[in-house]
Amino acid sequence: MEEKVLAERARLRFAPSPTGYAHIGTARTALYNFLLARHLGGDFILRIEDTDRRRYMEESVADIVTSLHALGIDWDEGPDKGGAYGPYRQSERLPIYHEYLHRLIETGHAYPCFCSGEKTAASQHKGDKKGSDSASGSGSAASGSGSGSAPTPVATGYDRTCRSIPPEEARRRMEKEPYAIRFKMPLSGTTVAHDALRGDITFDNSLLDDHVLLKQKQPGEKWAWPTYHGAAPIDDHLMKITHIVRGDEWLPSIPRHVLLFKAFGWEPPVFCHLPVILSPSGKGKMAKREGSTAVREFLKAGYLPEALRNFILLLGWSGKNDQDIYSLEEAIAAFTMEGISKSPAAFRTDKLDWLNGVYIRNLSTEELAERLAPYMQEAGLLKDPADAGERDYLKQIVPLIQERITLLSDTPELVRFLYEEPPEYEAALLMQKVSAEEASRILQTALEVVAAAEPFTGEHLHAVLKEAAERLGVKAGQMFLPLRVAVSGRPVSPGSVTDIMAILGRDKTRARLAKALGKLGKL
RNA sequence: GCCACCAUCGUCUAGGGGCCUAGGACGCCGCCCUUUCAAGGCGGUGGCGCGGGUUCGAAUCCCGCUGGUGGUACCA
Repeated sequence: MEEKVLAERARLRFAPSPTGYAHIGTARTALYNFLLARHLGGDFILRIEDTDRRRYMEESVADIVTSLHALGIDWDEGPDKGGAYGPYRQSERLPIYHEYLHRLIETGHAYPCFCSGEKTAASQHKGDKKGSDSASGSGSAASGSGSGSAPTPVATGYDRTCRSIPPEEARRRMEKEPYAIRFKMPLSGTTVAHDALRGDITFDNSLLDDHVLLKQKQPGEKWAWPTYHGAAPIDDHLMKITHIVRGDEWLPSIPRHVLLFKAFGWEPPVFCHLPVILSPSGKGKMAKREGSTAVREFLKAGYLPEALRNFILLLGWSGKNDQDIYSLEEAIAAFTMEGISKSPAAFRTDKLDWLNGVYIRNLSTEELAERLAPYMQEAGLLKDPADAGERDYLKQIVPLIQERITLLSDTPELVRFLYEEPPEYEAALLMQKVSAEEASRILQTALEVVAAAEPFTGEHLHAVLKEAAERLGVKAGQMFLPLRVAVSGRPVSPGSVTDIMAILGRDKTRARLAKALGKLGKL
């Protein structure tokens, strides 16, 4: 079966539902689908699954599109691009679902359900809902059971009242009563579904319910809306999707989908369910509670999109060798389903931080300055359209921070002293490695050297100050610490002291040295 | 509760019966380099959840247990 599928052109889709900002899990699913599609030389399709009108969020689609683009993911067909299998928004495909799903009633694979939403809601949830009973944990199992005769447990879901309505009567009632369409689940037997990662999985049909495929039509609406289970398989077939790579949360509903394909007489595609991404603590799904989840938040926080992409690539997939850094092209070449891991991964940012540093260090000065600009502007150190002089100044500064930042957003506070007067500091900071007298002599000498240095470059300043240190009989470390404090206001600052001086220029450097000397003078 | 999936260093993972005294990366620790902090180089710490099988031999196969996660909607 898989050979047969692979013989045709591969077509993969990413089908998010626009209920919020694109989050990390979303991005990973999109990335894996994209990489596999490209690896197989096939098509990649974006399809918007907007059948949930209640949770629909307007900015969501735009955010998903920008987030994916930022990560380097692009598609061949989609709502913004069109394509031969459109439309690509489910909200625009309502008549299609209507037709196919009603066809299922004709063939006896589904039936209309006239029960109200309230009634069905009441007939289900006979079993526990998870959080409802407070502090269950270890207690519940021990306490309740014993010999108590629990009410006969209903398997799950809808009680199938309407399943036994004779077809003739059902047809008549459909004329004037609102109805939903439910799948007629086999009452016995098993369904075997195949997952590319886990092999065959067997499900007991008697445990599966008659789930809704088409929701009840709402007053005033022309068409009824489908559920995910009603719409996705139809779209996947009509769009000639060959591989479905999606989140683990869909694994339990895979029998519903293969049964539906079977009911239509269609060949199901290859299924591959990705393990969930756990929160950093490893407890539960990644959720907003434990830090950021949206791609846009990571980008705003100062992560490079290519680093983020590299990180999520590795979060649940690994290649044949021990490679850690993958360009997009390398990822496409190396990505196969076999490399996807089956167990869930905790979202820890340690490695992401490291990767971000690696990518930052690999950027050219110009490129990094470009990427830094928004953060500098946000911090008020750069005007919004920055003029040539400002951009030039920033480029001078970039080498000082390139090797020491983890996040782009680390930069402004690190280099603020190159834009503004450093904040007041204690005179004691000048004397960490030397006595007050020595510090005075060092500063005094530096003042003279700086006044005369020509050219005023980091390199030359370094040479002449080193000489001065020898003359004074102090070690380099003793020489440069007080100068660093004087010039940057802190004992720890980016760059070599002499590079800082060169960037500041002769006048500012002299002023700051003099000010430091003044502090010592008052002692 | 029921159903399903998963289970190798702290984290991400390699491993598909002998090549494993279990490899890599991040983190952590130490040393080197060094005008601070970084970066870089070198070294180290650290793991096959438990119990049964199968086999000459098991991290690798099977069963059970335990644990984790997901699902159980006219949400996706």
